[in-house]
Amino acid sequence: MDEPVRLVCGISGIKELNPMQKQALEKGLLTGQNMVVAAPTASGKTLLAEISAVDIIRKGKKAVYIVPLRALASEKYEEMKKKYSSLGIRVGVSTGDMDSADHWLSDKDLIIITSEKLDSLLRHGLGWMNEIGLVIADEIHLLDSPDRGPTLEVVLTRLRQFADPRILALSATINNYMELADWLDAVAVKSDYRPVKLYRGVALDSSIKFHPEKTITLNPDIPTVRGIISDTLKLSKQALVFIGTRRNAESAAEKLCSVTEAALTPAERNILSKTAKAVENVLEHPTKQCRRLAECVRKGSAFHHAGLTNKQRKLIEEAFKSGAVKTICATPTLAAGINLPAYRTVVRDLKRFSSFKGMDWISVLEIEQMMGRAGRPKYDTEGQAILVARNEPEAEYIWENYIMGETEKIYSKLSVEPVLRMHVLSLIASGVAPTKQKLFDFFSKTFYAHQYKDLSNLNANLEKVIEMLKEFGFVRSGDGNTDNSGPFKSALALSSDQALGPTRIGKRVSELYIDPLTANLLIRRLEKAGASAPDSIKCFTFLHMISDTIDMMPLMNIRKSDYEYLNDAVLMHGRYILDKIPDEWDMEYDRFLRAVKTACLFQEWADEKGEDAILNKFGVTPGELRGRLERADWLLYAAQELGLLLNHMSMLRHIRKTRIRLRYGIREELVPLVKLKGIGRVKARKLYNSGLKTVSSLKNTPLHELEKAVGAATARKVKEQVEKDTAQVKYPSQTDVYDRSTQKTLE
DNA sequence: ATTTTGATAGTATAGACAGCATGTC
DNA sequence: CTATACTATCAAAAT
Repeated sequence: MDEPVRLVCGISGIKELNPMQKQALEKGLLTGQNMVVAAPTASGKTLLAEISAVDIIRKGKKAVYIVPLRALASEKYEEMKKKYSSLGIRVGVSTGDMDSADHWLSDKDLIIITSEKLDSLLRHGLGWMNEIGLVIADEIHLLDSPDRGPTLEVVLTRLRQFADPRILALSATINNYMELADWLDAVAVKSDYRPVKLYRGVALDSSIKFHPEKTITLNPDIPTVRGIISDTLKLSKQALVFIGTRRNAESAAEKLCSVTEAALTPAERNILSKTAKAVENVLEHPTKQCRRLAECVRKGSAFHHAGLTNKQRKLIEEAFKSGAVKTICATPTLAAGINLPAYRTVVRDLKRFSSFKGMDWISVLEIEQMMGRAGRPKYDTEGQAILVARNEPEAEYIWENYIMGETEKIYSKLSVEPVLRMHVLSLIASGVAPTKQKLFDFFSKTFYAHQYKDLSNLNANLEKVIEMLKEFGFVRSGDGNTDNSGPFKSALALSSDQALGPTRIGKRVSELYIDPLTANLLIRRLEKAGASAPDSIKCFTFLHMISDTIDMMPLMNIRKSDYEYLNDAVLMHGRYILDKIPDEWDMEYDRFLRAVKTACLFQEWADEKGEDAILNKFGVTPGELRGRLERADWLLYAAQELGLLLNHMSMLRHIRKTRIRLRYGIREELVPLVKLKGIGRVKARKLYNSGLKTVSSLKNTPLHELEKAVGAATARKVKEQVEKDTAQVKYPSQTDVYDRSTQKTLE
């Protein structure tokens, strides 16, 4: 046996490779071949990744492991670090919320990273590109996803072009894996082997028919899903239930409470009541949703979707792993993301709403992913995946398509214009495409080109995008004819190869990782703001500006009851909005109001309105609110950087203030106070309300008085800070902005 | 008089990546 | 262009 194999198996405690893994080795996993592995979830693909990583690292090169989710990156990081540190392998992880400097990664051997982050590193230029010996692309079938796929595709193409590492692509069992392998000049390994036997079945009323052949009959007096869960509990097992929408997931969890509650042991009840409390109190005031979740958890049932906070999600996952929570009703978050297997998975909703098709069947591939969660390796000898049908014809359709049918092919989504904008700019900005021909050449090496031989459509789109980027002033062409905007311009551009280069601002836009369209909008609005009267600029101006970008999509929905306060808001804030306000009968008006609603949401957050009140008023969940605030923060940063580059110095102070207010959820008067370490929203408010309104007033306050407001430890910390240096503690002046190193005045 | 039931209109419909620099209660 | 489920509201019916 080869040494890397022995090492990895030793560490993983594996005695024998499974058939799929053997096949991969036979086909040359360790011979320097590129390889595409198409095999089910939990079939041991990760082990192949580990073997080839160890192999390449021992040959003195780096391995890059691309994963689709941040959560997955940190999970994998922990796992790899634990397993391979002993071999002297230095494992690193880089995602958006961690480190951003690539020099930090240059002395790591195994780097775990999301495709977007890797893309971002490529834009900033990374020094260790040539040290990369292996790229592992996990879940490469996501190439098919319209919003995330193109990034992966571009990143892989770039790496192949400039570093030519070995590629190991791991995929679900997709239909056209050969096509993918051809593109990557790889050998293909296809396998249906699963270490845990999987029964896949269709449930209709009270009977479940499985493949391989097997039948289960349930209690006919209760609804199907409840019957399945009740049966699962009788076997002392757990189940995941996949539901189409959040709301339905919540109500389904509630309905299952009565079933799960009966099966709890006193010890479990104990654990659950603790988890329930934790789940209920992640925010300062529990919302309706929090209470609902807590109530379910107490009874051994739970729901799981993006509307929860991360903390809540983690708590639920843990409680499920510990066995106390018996069922989770989840939206597809759980299918793609975290590794949380169960004996049974139930897919209740096989249709989903899509704006252009109405209710439509979910793809086989996606259902396959959900079904793949069934059967826990190491614990179960088998797993069951159950698809729920509503009637006889539906049951037949489901059987034919999902149980016996084949998964779809995946298709490159690279030609979609929004993603082209991003990537074309990036390719030009980083010098990959110094001429138009080079840009075309680059795209001719993508999976898209491999798949659709005809590139005329793509090239036409590229032309369009280049023109757009030129108009925005992000790209200039080297033939010196940028300003001849006559009718011959496009003809000229078509016929000759044209040198392309980024402008300074274009380069920065590419690094900031925002859509060029968003960047353009921000720039135009900033220009307008710079030209308008200072008293027509305030917090709301910028909140609306960022709410109007496509990076803030999807827009918020407007309910009938929203119109009242929205109209008030337009009246009140209208003159602070940089955009023209459309007429009420205009088609645009609805869109406009939706952006205003987003801005209002932010405004109330920055006005210290209670979180529960905000959630209620705007009809958002805690998870959504967090998400939007995070994006807002990011866009405000981008706006700030663009403003800096374009010399809109008078704007910067406002933007920074807005950003601080939004980040902490505080009113203007508290902004100076939160500059202090150890002082956040709550304590700043306490200080302010006890009369300590400025940092300088803190200096003159005796310690014992500070203690009354913020407690002994914090008081001491604060005192230390104010005494060290009063001159800089003041509210950030305009000049601070020039020197970005003094942004955090206390340090 | 009070509660329960029923019809109707209104409402909303999965997920989550990136920049940058540090620390809330 | 297509569906579905939940909610709020108010009227009618049952207690």
